[in-house]
Amino acid sequence: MGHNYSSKREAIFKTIASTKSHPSAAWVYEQLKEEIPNLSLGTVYRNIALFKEQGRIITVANVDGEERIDADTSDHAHFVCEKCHRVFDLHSSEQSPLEKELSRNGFIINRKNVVFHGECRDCCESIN
Amino acid sequence: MGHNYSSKREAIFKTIASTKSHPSAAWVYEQLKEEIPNLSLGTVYRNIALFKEQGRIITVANVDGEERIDADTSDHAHFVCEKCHRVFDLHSSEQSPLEKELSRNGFIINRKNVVFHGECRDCCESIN
DNA sequence: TTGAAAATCAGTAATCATTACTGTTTTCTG
DNA sequence: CAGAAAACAGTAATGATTACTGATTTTCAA
Repeated sequence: MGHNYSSKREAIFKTIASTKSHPSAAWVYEQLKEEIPNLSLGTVYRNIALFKEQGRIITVANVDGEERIDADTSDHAHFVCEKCHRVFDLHSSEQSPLEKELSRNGFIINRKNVVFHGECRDCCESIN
Repeated sequence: MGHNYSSKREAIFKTIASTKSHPSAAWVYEQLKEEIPNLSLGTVYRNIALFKEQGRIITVANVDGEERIDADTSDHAHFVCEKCHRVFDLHSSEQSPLEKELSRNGFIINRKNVVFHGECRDCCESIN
Protein backbone atom coordinates (compact mmCIF):
# COMPACT_ATOMS: atom_id res chain seq x y z
CA MET A 1 0.00 0.00 0.00
CA GLY A 2 1.35 3.38 -0.90
CA HIS A 3 3.77 4.28 -3.62
CA ASN A 4 5.75 5.70 -0.80
CA TYR A 5 7.32 8.49 -2.73
CA SER A 6 6.53 12.12 -3.17
CA SER A 7 8.81 15.09 -3.46
CA LYS A 8 7.24 16.67 -0.41
CA ARG A 9 7.55 13.51 1.64
CA GLU A 10 11.22 13.35 0.78
CA ALA A 11 11.77 17.01 1.65
CA ILE A 12 9.99 16.58 4.98
CA PHE A 13 12.09 13.58 5.92
CA LYS A 14 15.31 15.31 4.90
CA THR A 15 14.43 18.30 7.03
CA ILE A 16 13.78 16.10 10.05
CA ALA A 17 16.86 13.98 9.47
CA SER A 18 19.22 16.89 8.97
CA THR A 19 18.66 18.58 12.31
CA LYS A 20 19.54 17.69 15.87
CA SER A 21 16.97 20.12 17.23
CA HIS A 22 14.31 17.45 17.83
CA PRO A 23 11.76 19.50 15.95
CA SER A 24 8.01 19.88 16.19
CA ALA A 25 5.70 19.54 13.21
CA ALA A 26 5.30 23.32 13.14
CA TRP A 27 9.09 23.82 13.04
CA VAL A 28 9.45 21.44 10.08
CA TYR A 29 6.65 23.28 8.32
CA GLU A 30 8.29 26.66 8.93
CA GLN A 31 11.62 25.43 7.62
CA LEU A 32 10.11 24.15 4.38
CA LYS A 33 7.67 26.96 3.70
CA GLU A 34 10.36 29.04 1.97
CA GLU A 35 11.49 26.21 -0.25
CA ILE A 36 7.98 24.83 -0.89
CA PRO A 37 5.57 27.75 -0.63
CA ASN A 38 2.44 25.68 -1.19
CA LEU A 39 3.25 23.12 1.47
CA SER A 40 0.41 22.30 3.83
CA LEU A 41 0.83 21.76 7.55
CA GLY A 42 -1.50 18.78 7.29
CA THR A 43 0.98 17.16 4.91
CA VAL A 44 3.72 17.55 7.48
CA TYR A 45 1.56 15.90 10.13
CA ARG A 46 0.47 13.12 7.78
CA ASN A 47 4.03 12.29 6.83
CA ILE A 48 5.29 12.46 10.39
CA ALA A 49 2.62 9.90 11.31
CA LEU A 50 3.77 7.73 8.40
CA PHE A 51 7.44 7.98 9.36
CA LYS A 52 6.55 6.92 12.89
CA GLU A 53 4.61 3.92 11.61
CA GLN A 54 7.59 2.99 9.48
CA GLY A 55 9.92 3.37 12.45
CA ARG A 56 11.98 5.97 10.63
CA ILE A 57 11.48 8.54 13.39
CA ILE A 58 10.52 8.45 17.05
CA THR A 59 8.66 10.69 19.44
CA VAL A 60 11.06 12.15 21.95
CA ALA A 61 8.97 14.26 24.29
CA ASN A 62 6.05 16.58 24.58
CA VAL A 63 7.40 20.07 25.24
CA ASP A 64 4.82 22.72 26.06
CA GLY A 65 2.05 20.80 24.37
CA GLU A 66 4.04 20.18 21.20
CA GLU A 67 5.28 16.75 20.20
CA ARG A 68 8.98 16.70 19.42
CA ILE A 69 10.45 14.10 17.07
CA ASP A 70 13.84 12.64 16.21
CA ALA A 71 15.16 10.83 13.14
CA ASP A 72 17.86 9.28 15.31
CA THR A 73 16.07 6.10 16.31
CA SER A 74 19.02 4.63 18.18
CA ASP A 75 18.51 3.95 21.86
CA HIS A 76 19.32 7.18 23.62
CA ALA A 77 17.89 9.48 26.25
CA HIS A 78 17.09 13.19 26.18
CA PHE A 79 17.36 16.29 28.29
CA VAL A 80 14.69 18.98 27.93
CA CYS A 81 15.66 22.44 29.13
CA GLU A 82 12.70 24.02 30.87
CA LYS A 83 14.03 27.50 30.11
CA CYS A 84 15.16 27.51 26.48
CA HIS A 85 13.10 24.47 25.49
CA ARG A 86 15.98 22.89 23.62
CA VAL A 87 16.27 19.10 23.63
CA PHE A 88 19.69 17.50 24.08
CA ASP A 89 20.80 13.98 23.19
CA LEU A 90 22.17 11.72 25.90
CA HIS A 91 23.86 8.63 24.60
CA SER A 92 24.56 5.96 27.14
CA SER A 93 25.96 2.48 27.11
CA GLU A 94 24.19 1.15 30.15
CA GLN A 95 21.38 -1.40 30.04
CA SER A 96 18.56 -0.92 32.50
CA PRO A 97 17.75 -3.68 35.00
CA LEU A 98 14.12 -2.60 34.69
CA GLU A 99 13.99 -3.89 31.14
CA LYS A 100 15.15 -7.33 32.15
CA GLU A 101 12.58 -7.48 34.91
CA LEU A 102 9.77 -6.48 32.56
CA SER A 103 10.73 -9.17 30.07
CA ARG A 104 10.92 -11.72 32.86
CA ASN A 105 7.37 -10.79 33.84
CA GLY A 106 5.89 -11.25 30.38
CA PHE A 107 5.83 -7.62 29.26
CA ILE A 108 6.84 -6.75 25.70
CA ILE A 109 8.83 -3.53 25.41
CA ASN A 110 8.33 -1.80 22.09
CA ARG A 111 10.16 1.37 23.00
CA LYS A 112 11.55 3.24 25.96
CA ASN A 113 11.54 6.91 26.61
CA VAL A 114 13.97 8.46 29.05
CA VAL A 115 13.70 12.21 29.47
CA PHE A 116 15.36 14.44 32.01
CA HIS A 117 13.92 17.88 32.64
CA GLY A 118 15.79 20.80 34.10
CA GLU A 119 18.07 23.64 33.13
CA CYS A 120 20.83 23.25 30.58
CA ARG A 121 24.31 24.59 31.15
CA ASP A 122 23.75 27.69 29.02
CA CYS A 123 20.64 28.65 30.94
CA CYS A 124 22.30 27.91 34.28
CA GLU A 125 25.18 30.23 33.37
CA SER A 126 23.05 33.13 32.11
CA ILE A 127 22.00 35.61 34.74
CA ASN A 128 18.35 35.64 33.72
CA MET B 1 -0.98 33.79 47.73
CA GLY B 2 -3.99 31.58 48.08
CA HIS B 3 -5.61 30.36 51.22
CA ASN B 4 -4.95 26.97 49.74
CA TYR B 5 -8.03 25.26 50.97
CA SER B 6 -11.34 24.42 49.43
CA SER B 7 -13.51 21.38 49.79
CA LYS B 8 -13.29 20.70 46.07
CA ARG B 9 -9.52 21.04 46.03
CA GLU B 10 -9.30 18.55 48.84
CA ALA B 11 -11.65 16.12 47.12
CA ILE B 12 -9.67 16.38 43.88
CA PHE B 13 -6.40 15.68 45.61
CA LYS B 14 -7.86 12.75 47.54
CA THR B 15 -9.15 11.23 44.34
CA ILE B 16 -5.76 11.54 42.66
CA ALA B 17 -3.90 10.27 45.71
CA SER B 18 -6.14 7.27 46.29
CA THR B 19 -5.67 5.61 42.92
CA LYS B 20 -2.78 3.87 41.27
CA SER B 21 -4.34 4.28 37.84
CA HIS B 22 -2.28 7.36 36.90
CA PRO B 23 -5.42 9.23 35.95
CA SER B 24 -6.17 11.94 33.45
CA ALA B 25 -8.00 15.14 34.35
CA ALA B 26 -11.12 13.78 32.68
CA TRP B 27 -10.97 10.59 34.75
CA VAL B 28 -10.72 12.56 38.01
CA TYR B 29 -13.66 14.67 36.91
CA GLU B 30 -15.75 11.60 36.08
CA GLN B 31 -14.98 10.02 39.45
CA LEU B 32 -16.07 13.09 41.39
CA LYS B 33 -19.12 14.06 39.35
CA GLU B 34 -21.33 11.68 41.34
CA GLU B 35 -20.15 12.93 44.69
CA ILE B 36 -19.99 16.60 43.65
CA PRO B 37 -22.57 17.10 40.90
CA ASN B 38 -21.77 20.74 40.30
CA LEU B 39 -18.04 20.20 39.88
CA SER B 40 -16.50 21.86 36.86
CA LEU B 41 -13.85 20.28 34.66
CA GLY B 42 -12.00 23.60 34.68
CA THR B 43 -11.67 23.32 38.44
CA VAL B 44 -10.04 19.92 38.06
CA TYR B 45 -7.54 21.32 35.57
CA ARG B 46 -6.84 24.39 37.69
CA ASN B 47 -6.16 22.31 40.77
CA ILE B 48 -4.02 19.80 38.91
CA ALA B 49 -1.88 22.70 37.71
CA LEU B 50 -1.64 23.95 41.30
CA PHE B 51 -0.68 20.52 42.66
CA LYS B 52 2.04 20.28 40.05
CA GLU B 53 3.40 23.69 41.02
CA GLN B 54 3.41 22.60 44.63
CA GLY B 55 5.18 19.38 43.74
CA ARG B 56 2.39 17.29 45.20
CA ILE B 57 1.85 15.42 41.95
CA ILE B 58 3.88 14.73 38.83
CA THR B 59 3.16 14.25 35.16
CA VAL B 60 3.81 10.66 34.22
CA ALA B 61 3.15 10.43 30.50
CA ASN B 62 1.00 11.61 27.67
CA VAL B 63 -1.19 8.71 26.59
CA ASP B 64 -3.23 9.25 23.44
CA GLY B 65 -3.14 13.00 23.81
CA GLU B 66 -4.16 12.96 27.46
CA GLU B 67 -1.79 13.91 30.24
CA ARG B 68 -1.61 11.30 32.98
CA ILE B 69 -0.66 12.25 36.53
CA ASP B 70 0.55 10.56 39.70
CA ALA B 71 0.45 11.54 43.34
CA ASP B 72 3.36 9.21 44.01
CA THR B 73 6.21 11.65 43.52
CA SER B 74 8.91 9.19 44.50
CA ASP B 75 11.52 8.38 41.88
CA HIS B 76 10.05 5.58 39.83
CA ALA B 77 9.51 4.61 36.22
CA HIS B 78 6.37 3.63 34.33
CA PHE B 79 5.19 1.14 31.76
CA VAL B 80 2.41 2.23 29.39
CA CYS B 81 0.50 -0.59 27.71
CA GLU B 82 -0.21 0.36 24.13
CA LYS B 83 -3.23 -1.95 24.04
CA CYS B 84 -5.17 -1.39 27.26
CA HIS B 85 -3.63 2.02 28.00
CA ARG B 86 -3.01 1.17 31.62
CA VAL B 87 0.06 2.66 33.29
CA PHE B 88 2.13 0.47 35.62
CA ASP B 89 4.61 1.53 38.30
CA LEU B 90 8.18 0.33 38.10
CA HIS B 91 10.16 0.90 41.25
CA SER B 92 13.86 0.47 40.91
CA SER B 93 16.86 0.93 43.14
CA GLU B 94 19.40 1.71 40.47
CA GLN B 95 20.95 5.13 39.94
CA SER B 96 21.54 6.21 36.37
CA PRO B 97 25.07 7.12 35.25
CA LEU B 98 23.47 9.66 32.93
CA GLU B 99 22.41 11.75 35.88
CA LYS B 100 25.92 11.98 37.22
CA GLU B 101 27.23 12.99 33.84
CA LEU B 102 24.62 15.71 33.46
CA SER B 103 25.49 17.15 36.87
CA ARG B 104 29.16 17.03 36.03
CA ASN B 105 28.42 19.06 32.88
CA GLY B 106 26.55 21.83 34.68
CA PHE B 107 23.00 20.71 33.98
CA ILE B 108 20.39 20.93 36.73
CA ILE B 109 17.97 18.02 36.78
CA ASN B 110 14.58 18.95 38.14
CA ARG B 111 12.87 15.72 37.27
CA LYS B 112 13.32 12.60 35.25
CA ASN B 113 10.77 10.70 33.29
CA VAL B 114 11.34 7.08 32.36
CA VAL B 115 8.54 5.44 30.42
CA PHE B 116 8.51 2.08 28.70
CA HIS B 117 5.90 1.43 26.02
CA GLY B 118 4.72 -1.97 24.92
CA GLU B 119 2.23 -4.66 25.81
CA CYS B 120 1.49 -5.66 29.37
CA ARG B 121 1.31 -9.28 30.46
CA ASP B 122 -2.49 -9.36 30.41
CA CYS B 123 -2.64 -8.08 26.84
CA CYS B 124 0.14 -10.43 25.74
CA GLU B 125 -1.79 -13.38 27.14
CA SER B 126 -5.16 -12.48 25.66
CA ILE B 127 -5.82 -13.87 22.19
CA ASN B 128 -7.00 -10.53 20.77
C1' DT C 1 -20.54 35.40 65.13
C1' DT C 2 -20.34 38.53 61.19
C1' DG C 3 -19.39 40.65 57.07
C1' DA C 4 -16.51 42.46 53.77
C1' DA C 5 -12.05 41.10 51.11
C1' DA C 6 -9.76 37.49 48.91
C1' DA C 7 -9.79 33.13 46.86
C1' DT C 8 -12.15 29.79 44.40
C1' DC C 9 -15.59 28.19 41.55
C1' DA C 10 -19.26 26.99 37.55
C1' DG C 11 -20.22 27.60 33.17
C1' DT C 12 -18.96 28.93 28.99
C1' DA C 13 -16.03 30.68 25.34
C1' DA C 14 -11.53 30.69 23.37
C1' DT C 15 -7.10 28.55 22.13
C1' DC C 16 -4.14 25.58 19.95
C1' DA C 17 -2.13 21.20 18.39
C1' DT C 18 -3.64 17.66 15.71
C1' DT C 19 -6.85 15.10 12.59
C1' DA C 20 -10.46 14.54 9.06
C1' DC C 21 -12.63 15.83 4.79
C1' DT C 22 -13.02 17.09 -0.24
C1' DG C 23 -11.87 18.23 -4.52
C1' DT C 24 -7.31 18.78 -7.12
C1' DT C 25 -2.62 17.42 -8.38
C1' DT C 26 1.26 13.96 -8.50
C1' DT C 27 2.97 9.61 -9.03
C1' DC C 28 3.01 5.03 -10.74
C1' DT C 29 2.34 1.40 -14.08
C1' DG C 30 1.41 -0.56 -18.31
C1' DC D 1 0.61 9.06 -22.79
C1' DA D 2 -3.74 7.30 -19.94
C1' DG D 3 -6.11 5.63 -16.23
C1' DA D 4 -5.84 4.32 -11.37
C1' DA D 5 -3.92 5.00 -6.97
C1' DA D 6 -1.73 7.90 -3.79
C1' DA D 7 -0.72 12.22 -2.01
C1' DC D 8 -1.76 16.90 -1.56
C1' DA D 9 -3.75 21.91 -0.35
C1' DG D 10 -6.93 24.17 1.91
C1' DT D 11 -10.20 24.23 5.10
C1' DA D 12 -13.22 22.50 8.70
C1' DA D 13 -13.63 19.72 12.71
C1' DT D 14 -11.98 17.66 16.97
C1' DG D 15 -10.57 17.42 21.56
C1' DA D 16 -7.62 18.56 25.42
C1' DT D 17 -6.54 22.46 27.88
C1' DT D 18 -6.84 27.40 29.25
C1' DA D 19 -9.02 31.95 29.94
C1' DC D 20 -12.81 34.77 31.28
C1' DT D 21 -16.78 36.54 34.11
C1' DG D 22 -19.97 36.90 37.34
C1' DA D 23 -21.49 33.95 41.46
C1' DT D 24 -20.11 31.28 45.64
C1' DT D 25 -16.80 29.88 49.47
C1' DT D 26 -13.38 30.73 52.56
C1' DT D 27 -10.79 33.55 55.56
C1' DC D 28 -10.06 36.40 59.41
C1' DA D 29 -10.19 40.48 61.97
C1' DA D 30 -13.51 43.16 64.48
